[in-house]
Amino acid sequence: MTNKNDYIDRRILKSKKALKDAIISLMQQKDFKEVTISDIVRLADLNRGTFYKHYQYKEDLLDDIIDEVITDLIASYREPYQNIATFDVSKLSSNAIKIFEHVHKYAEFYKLIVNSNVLTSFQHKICIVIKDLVMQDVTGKLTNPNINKELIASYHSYAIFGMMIELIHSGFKYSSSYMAEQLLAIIHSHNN
Amino acid sequence: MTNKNDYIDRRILKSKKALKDAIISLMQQKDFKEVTISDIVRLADLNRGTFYKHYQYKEDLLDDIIDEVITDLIASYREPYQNIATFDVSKLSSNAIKIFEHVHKYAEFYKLIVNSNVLTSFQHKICIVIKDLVMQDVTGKLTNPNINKELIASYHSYAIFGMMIELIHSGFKYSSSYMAEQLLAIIHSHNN
DNA sequence: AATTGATTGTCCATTAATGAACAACTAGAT
DNA sequence: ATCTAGTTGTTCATTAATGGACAATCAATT
Repeated sequence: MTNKNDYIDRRILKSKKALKDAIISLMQQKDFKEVTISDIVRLADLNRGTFYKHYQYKEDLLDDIIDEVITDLIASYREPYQNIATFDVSKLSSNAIKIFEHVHKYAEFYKLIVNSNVLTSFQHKICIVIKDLVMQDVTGKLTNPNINKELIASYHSYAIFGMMIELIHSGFKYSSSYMAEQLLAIIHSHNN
Repeated sequence: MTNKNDYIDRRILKSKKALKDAIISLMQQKDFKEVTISDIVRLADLNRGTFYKHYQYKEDLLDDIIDEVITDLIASYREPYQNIATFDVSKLSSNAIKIFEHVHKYAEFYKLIVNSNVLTSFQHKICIVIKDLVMQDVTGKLTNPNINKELIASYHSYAIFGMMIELIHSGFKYSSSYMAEQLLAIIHSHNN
């Protein structure tokens, strides 16, 4: 299905990464609309033509970042389930939970969206994505038929999002494994 | 004197930096002779041909790093004197002292040489370079003619080197400005 | 002794990034 | 109102890095 040559050249990945890092760094210093493309390529240490080869506006670059983060968020949430049949977070070991590693990985971006007022829309997007993921868990295993799936999905997804926010506000002083342990401890204290 | 086109293409600088970072990182994990070129380019995320375009052996890469560090060390030591006539460390303000920023800048490299037994020769090289720099200070200003210049140069250079070692052993928990303040405080407590 | 898997050094055609130039536009300072 | 310095979008020839191939070498396994 996918093309035989559907890998992406490393140079492209490196250039895009440099541009992404640069715009995130600049947005921590000043407002998005004040960040110029010349600023971005200057910090990214790239020729301006390289920017235009990949993007047209700053907005495209930002969209690309958001896409990447969401893709990685979904992958990180799903990764532990790859080789097992169950679909129950509480059954996972704490070191199998990868979502907080994802938050660490994109620490600069998350710091940005939590503080910034530009990307409040993305915060909702995050919540929706997590909720969808949790929904698939819930639909997979039918525990108590009296429980509203939407409600429990919302409950868990916002709980996870809340922990993410706490992690970010703390300045990332908690390790991913600690966060995962805490998540499990909290869940088990409810369910046992 | 220098060629009109004597700048270096950014791509070369980036590739070399990636190779340098990679070999330093690998040498923190295993012995130098066990680090393969494939290891280096794998971590540096570069094609193997790129390594061979710039270097022939691993040793060349290591030599290049050492050259760069020493060049930066000298520049960092001299920078404060650029626009002033005096040549007396004790006359500088603490925030003018740049040498500890240099150590921070090459933190990974310094951690490596302090621990590793491969690069003990480089430790001597560092001392000699610093001593030469201090010597120029001492020759510039003739304070007490009874004082042996070689001796005072050795004294100060090893003192600075000692502080660098202490900074590295501490895991870089002291800021550059703090280090500089301490250096000045120590000097002044002797001279006043 | 034969085999497997990895590294090494070298090659090449293709592609991405580069520096430099350009005219057009903008914002601030004089 | 003019001047200055900067950004923008685009173009182009040149250069660096790429992926992929190759035979040769080496170490550990069988």
